[in-house]
Amino acid sequence: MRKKDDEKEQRIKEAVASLMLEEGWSGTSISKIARKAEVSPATVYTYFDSKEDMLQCIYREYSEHVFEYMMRQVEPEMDGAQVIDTLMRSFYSYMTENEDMFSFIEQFSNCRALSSKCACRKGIAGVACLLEEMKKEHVIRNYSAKSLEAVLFYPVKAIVFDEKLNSSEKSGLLDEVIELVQRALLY
Amino acid sequence: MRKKDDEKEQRIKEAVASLMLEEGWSGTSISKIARKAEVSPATVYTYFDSKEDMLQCIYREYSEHVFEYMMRQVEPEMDGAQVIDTLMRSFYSYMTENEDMFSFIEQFSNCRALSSKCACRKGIAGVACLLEEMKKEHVIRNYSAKSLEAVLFYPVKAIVFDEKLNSSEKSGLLDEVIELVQRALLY
Amino acid sequence: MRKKDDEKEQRIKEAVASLMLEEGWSGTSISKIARKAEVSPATVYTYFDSKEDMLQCIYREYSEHVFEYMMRQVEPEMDGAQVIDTLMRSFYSYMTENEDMFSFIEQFSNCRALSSKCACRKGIAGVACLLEEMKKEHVIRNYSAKSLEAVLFYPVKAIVFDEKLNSSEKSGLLDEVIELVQRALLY
Amino acid sequence: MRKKDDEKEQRIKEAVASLMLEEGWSGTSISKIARKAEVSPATVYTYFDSKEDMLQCIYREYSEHVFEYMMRQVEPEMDGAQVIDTLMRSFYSYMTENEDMFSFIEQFSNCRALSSKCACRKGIAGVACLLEEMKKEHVIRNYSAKSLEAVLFYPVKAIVFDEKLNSSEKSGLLDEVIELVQRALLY
DNA sequence: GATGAATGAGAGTTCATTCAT
DNA sequence: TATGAATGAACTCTCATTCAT
Repeated sequence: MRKKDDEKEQRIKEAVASLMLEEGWSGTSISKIARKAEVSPATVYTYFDSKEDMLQCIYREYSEHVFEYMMRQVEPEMDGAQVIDTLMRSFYSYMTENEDMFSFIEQFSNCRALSSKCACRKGIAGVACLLEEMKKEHVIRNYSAKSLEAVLFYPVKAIVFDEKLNSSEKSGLLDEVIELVQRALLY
Repeated sequence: MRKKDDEKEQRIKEAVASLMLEEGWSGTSISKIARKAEVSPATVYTYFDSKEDMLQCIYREYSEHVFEYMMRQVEPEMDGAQVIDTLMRSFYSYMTENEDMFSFIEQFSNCRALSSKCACRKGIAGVACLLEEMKKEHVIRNYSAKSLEAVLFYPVKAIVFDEKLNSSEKSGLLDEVIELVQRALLY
Repeated sequence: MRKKDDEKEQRIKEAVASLMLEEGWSGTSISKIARKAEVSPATVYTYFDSKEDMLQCIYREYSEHVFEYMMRQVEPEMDGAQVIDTLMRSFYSYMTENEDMFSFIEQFSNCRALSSKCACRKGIAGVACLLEEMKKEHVIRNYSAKSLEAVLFYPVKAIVFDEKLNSSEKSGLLDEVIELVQRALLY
Repeated sequence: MRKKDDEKEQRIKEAVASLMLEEGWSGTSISKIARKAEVSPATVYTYFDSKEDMLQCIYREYSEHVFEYMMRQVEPEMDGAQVIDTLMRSFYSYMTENEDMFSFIEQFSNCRALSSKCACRKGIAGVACLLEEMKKEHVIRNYSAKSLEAVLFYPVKAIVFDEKLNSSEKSGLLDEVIELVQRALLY
């Protein structure tokens, strides 16, 4: 019985992300979500207190995934260039493969009215920790965690979200920005 | 007959950006916009065909400003480091000083349902041209325009939009990422 | 969950017909209908997909009633004159007693934009069948079904809808047109 | 200068009838009418006091045309059968050739809220007079004017307004009902 | 006389949420 | 727990009409 509940909750979450990608904010009404998740609108309220609560729960869950995913790709024996390459490529592939989740996260976090009530992002800690270690061992230069994050991940977003590019163009651009970031960060 | 009032149209546009910043999508209803712009809801429809048309018009106008602004700061006698510094700092200061415009642009362009119908961004051409020149003269390394854009401007966004930072922290981070990008791009 | 309330749907339909009679098209707004039916405007949309759908449903239901009503009055042992008399009188009395339904049907079917999407009138088949039988048995002359319908029923409408006549005048006129039609149709 | 005005007023009237035919009541808004007539919405109010006034003016004008048209076809030397034939055929051809006017008249007069304020139909007097004459001379039987009107013209409406019939079918049916009415009315 | 701008009121419809089952 | 019915409030947008030019 517990299993079934989780499935329903999951269906709802996926419906939200999918609708947010396809239709934006105006597409994510409770009734549309319920229709897509194949539940009743009332059922949404057995899993979440309100629409806002629902969005925040989804954000909290989804916004952590990418960091776990990236950390899983990094191996201890990698050198600095490899770590940068791995982090950026895994960030890229996670975004590409989970387009709707990422679209949701971006739209949510760009909305100050929502995101300011919901400061989470514990997940970045793992990555931050890894980079800190690399700084100490003089593998990468000594910049603040925020700057590193900005330089490693935000240029990748620029590439992923550009709808005018096809995937092979994106792949080529990814190679370029990885090279650029490696030169910027490594000694 | 009365003449169309440019100032009224401007008030509407500003109201949209301001509400989008403060309240996000759910705050930008026609009636809220009209109230803020001190016009009747019906008046909005003498200036725009529909809400979507309105948002696209605003996007088209606002998304060009920043490029004009940046290009105005660049001087011919600057060297490569100075140009990078100037572009990034002027991008930063434009975003900071026009927070609501930028919030609007980000939220609009993150919504595929809207932005896919409205591909403009002619303004970037000026910047792209300048960078192309610098590539030819071997001032900066030979990367594609898109990669350069990704590396120059997206890390800056990461800093500006982080609400947990105060302005002096942001300023310090900006210095860092400029340094990083200069190392990445210059010979 | 609550069950859908047939009585509520009926109240809505009656409200539409009644308002259409009293105020015409401009009176049949969803909010007026809802007020008259003592439901919320939103409730209308749990019973019908749209206003147009609602009007078509009502038309489909109401436009059949009269034919069933007329056929119930006709007895097998009647001669030709009696059948004509019965059909015309029952048509007349149905229209008179269900003024709002008839007003609705007339206004709906006079609006090509609506009625062209909604061609029903299966109910006439019963009457057509009866008349066909009478033609075969040489009780009435051999004219097409449409001509018979035009001659039997449309003159009656002319009388019913004339607001300048009181009911006793109408009754006298009805006698006249029945006599006229009998002479036209019977051998 | 007077000429130009009349043209504009005429354009407005025609726009109303045309929109009423194509779109029904919901299509006849002042702004749509103005657009179709190629005038400004405000201009409508220089010719008519209000929308209701406009509709009534149009009704008053258009509802007379058909009677004048019919009377023009009748010749003094015609016998009874010919007069009936001529009246019915000219009614039919007027309706067919002026579909939009007739659609307007029907829709207007079916709306009690409007038509009850606007009882005109002086034009029928000519026809009534003619029929009265024929009754006196024992050409047609002695029925009231209203009954004669009902029997002569309403069956024709049934044929004209049936969208399922093509024009040759309609023509055949017209022949039938003329024959029927002649038998009913003539000695 | 003629116009497009402007608007309060109201249109049809959907919203987030609650209720009764 | 899960539901479809129900709804007041709000949505986008158009209405008939007036105003300033």
